[in-house]
Amino acid sequence: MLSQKAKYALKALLYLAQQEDTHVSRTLEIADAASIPKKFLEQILLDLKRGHFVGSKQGKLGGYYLLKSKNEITLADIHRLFDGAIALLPCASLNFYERCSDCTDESTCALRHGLIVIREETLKAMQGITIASLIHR
Amino acid sequence: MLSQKAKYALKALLYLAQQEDTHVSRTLEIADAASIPKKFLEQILLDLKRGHFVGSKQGKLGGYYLLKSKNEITLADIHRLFDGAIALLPCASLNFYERCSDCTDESTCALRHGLIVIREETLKAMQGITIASLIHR
DNA sequence: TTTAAACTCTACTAATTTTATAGAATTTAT
DNA sequence: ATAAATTCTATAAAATTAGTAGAGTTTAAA
Repeated sequence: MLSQKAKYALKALLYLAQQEDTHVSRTLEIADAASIPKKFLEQILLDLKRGHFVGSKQGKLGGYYLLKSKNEITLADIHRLFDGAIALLPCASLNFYERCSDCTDESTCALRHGLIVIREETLKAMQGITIASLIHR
Repeated sequence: MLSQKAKYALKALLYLAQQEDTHVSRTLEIADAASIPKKFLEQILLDLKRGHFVGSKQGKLGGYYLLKSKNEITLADIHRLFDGAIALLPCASLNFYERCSDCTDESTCALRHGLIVIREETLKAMQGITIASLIHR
């Protein structure tokens, strides 16, 4: 399941993607439009900025805008940024690999192979969902 | 990501599936073989029993055994029993459907449609992984 | 019929993660 | 100078997860 953060991030990105290219959106504007607690959204937008998905303009008349194209931002990206690994266990993860502490021999682990298959399938599906594809139904 | 419970459940099921059909396995035996804390495993086996995946025999010489065929127990089943919905949001879930509290109109929600696609793909993949398929690499 | 070995059940606890909130600092247009 | 905005760090409350404790029940076998 997605965390609230990831869900709010997607909603914020969907909002930004639907504004005109020149428009910068204030946090409060996004929070109101997408029903997100403003202070919580501040953190989320900073995370999205550090992930290079959005840019910001400081000071009066400042705000946020999409940095990447809405065709390039995928569900997989946002999941990884806020909720971490796509895989069901760290040992089956591409970007968040970690050995299982209770695993005696990874190469013969019956679980791992199956979970790698799942990760491949899920990742492919999640990479197929972009902000743009979500907007166009 | 899978919870420890779900992971332990899968490891326990894998162990049971590799025993002879007549054999009943004690909790301690499974715990030792699969490196699972015994008291924690007790709860997990009870959950598996309530889910009709394993049966038990009480008293001395008691223990657990597979109730369903190892071909019938899928990763999706175990995920749902221990970790709940396969879908990324409850509003996209088949078995754990729930409306989003912050959602004004579900039918026009841009997120939901995409997440239903992901759930369909992920579910299909997870239903393809069975205890038997895990054992046969 | 007693005993030991096992499952069953409920409650509890500690640690971690999630979901925020608070407030001061900084930046920038007017 | 001022007001409106982002930025940053710390804190806190709630929920979830992972695991422990211990009493109760069942059953095989001596």
